[in-house]
Amino acid sequence: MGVAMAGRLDARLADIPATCKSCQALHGGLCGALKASQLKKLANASTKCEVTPGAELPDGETYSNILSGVVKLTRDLSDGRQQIVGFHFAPDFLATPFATRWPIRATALTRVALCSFPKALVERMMDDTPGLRREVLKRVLKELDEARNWMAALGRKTAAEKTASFLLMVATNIDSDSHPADAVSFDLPLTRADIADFLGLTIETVSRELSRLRADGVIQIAKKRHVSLECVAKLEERCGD
Amino acid sequence: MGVAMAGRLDARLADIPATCKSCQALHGGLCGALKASQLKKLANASTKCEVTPGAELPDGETYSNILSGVVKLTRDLSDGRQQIVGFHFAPDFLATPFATRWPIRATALTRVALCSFPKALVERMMDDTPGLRREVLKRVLKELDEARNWMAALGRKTAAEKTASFLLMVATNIDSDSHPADAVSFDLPLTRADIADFLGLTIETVSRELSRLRADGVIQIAKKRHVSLECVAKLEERCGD
DNA sequence: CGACCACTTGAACTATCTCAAGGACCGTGG
DNA sequence: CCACGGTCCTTGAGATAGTTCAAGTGGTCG
Repeated sequence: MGVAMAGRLDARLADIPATCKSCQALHGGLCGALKASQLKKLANASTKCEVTPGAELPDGETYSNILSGVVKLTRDLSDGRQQIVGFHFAPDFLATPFATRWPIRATALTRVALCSFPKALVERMMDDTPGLRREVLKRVLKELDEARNWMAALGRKTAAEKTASFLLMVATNIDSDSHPADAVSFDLPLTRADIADFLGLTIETVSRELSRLRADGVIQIAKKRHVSLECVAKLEERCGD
Repeated sequence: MGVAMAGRLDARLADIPATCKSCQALHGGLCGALKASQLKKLANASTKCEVTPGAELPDGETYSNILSGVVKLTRDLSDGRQQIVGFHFAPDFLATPFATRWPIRATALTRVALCSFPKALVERMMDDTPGLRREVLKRVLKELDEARNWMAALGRKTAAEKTASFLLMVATNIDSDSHPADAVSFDLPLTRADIADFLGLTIETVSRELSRLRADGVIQIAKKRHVSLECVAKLEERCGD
């Protein structure tokens, strides 16, 4: 640490493409694992785009960093039933075209800003950049861990527990206006229908459970979507795990 | 293909450690991505062990190939509710100590034979063996895909659909005595309680659904555990996806 | 202002659970 | 060989969490 390290970082910073300097992905995202020369190559091949809420993400042969916004991943049954199988929040990366046996669609919940790279280019970089490879693996493992955690919720938790767990999950992932550690507040990026599709419930049940949490003084709800956690500890108690 | 390829394979085969030659993992498993020299190194550092049904797998700092048997992965809630979040069948590899936020335990369902390697050694090999890296990533992605598929089942399918999907899943993963493509039969490696913990149901509901499938002529059940699929197509119809 | 959309709330309904009893298989010890 | 107890599984009947159907509220936007 100290002088030497700071020196290296400064040198790297000087070489970094202009577009990347202010980018979240450089810190929390994948790009942090890359050298300046690689960043340049990637930046040249990158395309930025915005997706409007409700629109499906282009799932061509690209890896994308999410610069801002929230994305849902859904798996649909043939008769229209839908299950949300995951979310992606701001500094995540998204690699939809990972071959899947069952089709999974990615849809923007909010306005989403993407920075996309050709799949082949990223995979070549992975081969000669152990740091990048490890980062990708680490993130996929985190997704797997989260998926399994929600399996437990879907299979074994009550509606009340599911709802509490969900609020806590969103609170920890969204960049909220939380300054006092115990009074987090944020705008839900989902409709009640989306929440229901995530928790394996109906929108009516979700609504009832949210109302109950409010009645019990655990949360406050303003304008339907703005949630304030009055007391994180009380919410945690209700998660059932 | 042809002569050149066959020649290379033969050469490799000659150098392969004796223990590995008859090993399933060489074909369907991870080891297939390794050179003979790497296999030797790995074989020297490997330890084989057997785990009795019901015993928890050692989850130290190792990667393990499953040589035979079936393993369940479970996540427990504090009050004893349990959810099975995945299975591992014979040529899979197992890397429990992937850092997880919520504790996941691996338990043998049948007698299980393992071939384990030090985690650090495998990870070093991954750095200079792109083929191995890709294989690991591919498998983790497959697990993620399966986890998400089951999320949809847990959240949105009926008990009948869950049961049908489960039977189909086991049938395609277990090496069954299937010769005619349409009359698969196998021994369930799980108790009704395990099935219930996987499907997010009670054992009574599982039992009822299995009875109904039998009554409807979709399956036969002998000695509680031995299942014959009379007609795979009929089962698929009942999966709901 | 009126229509629409997302949400809430109530009341009846149902899939699944809970509780309870009984049956099949298995190893053990007589 | 049978009786015994234990474990796993099945089946029934009643209870319930969550769904379905239906009506109503409140905010937003033309």
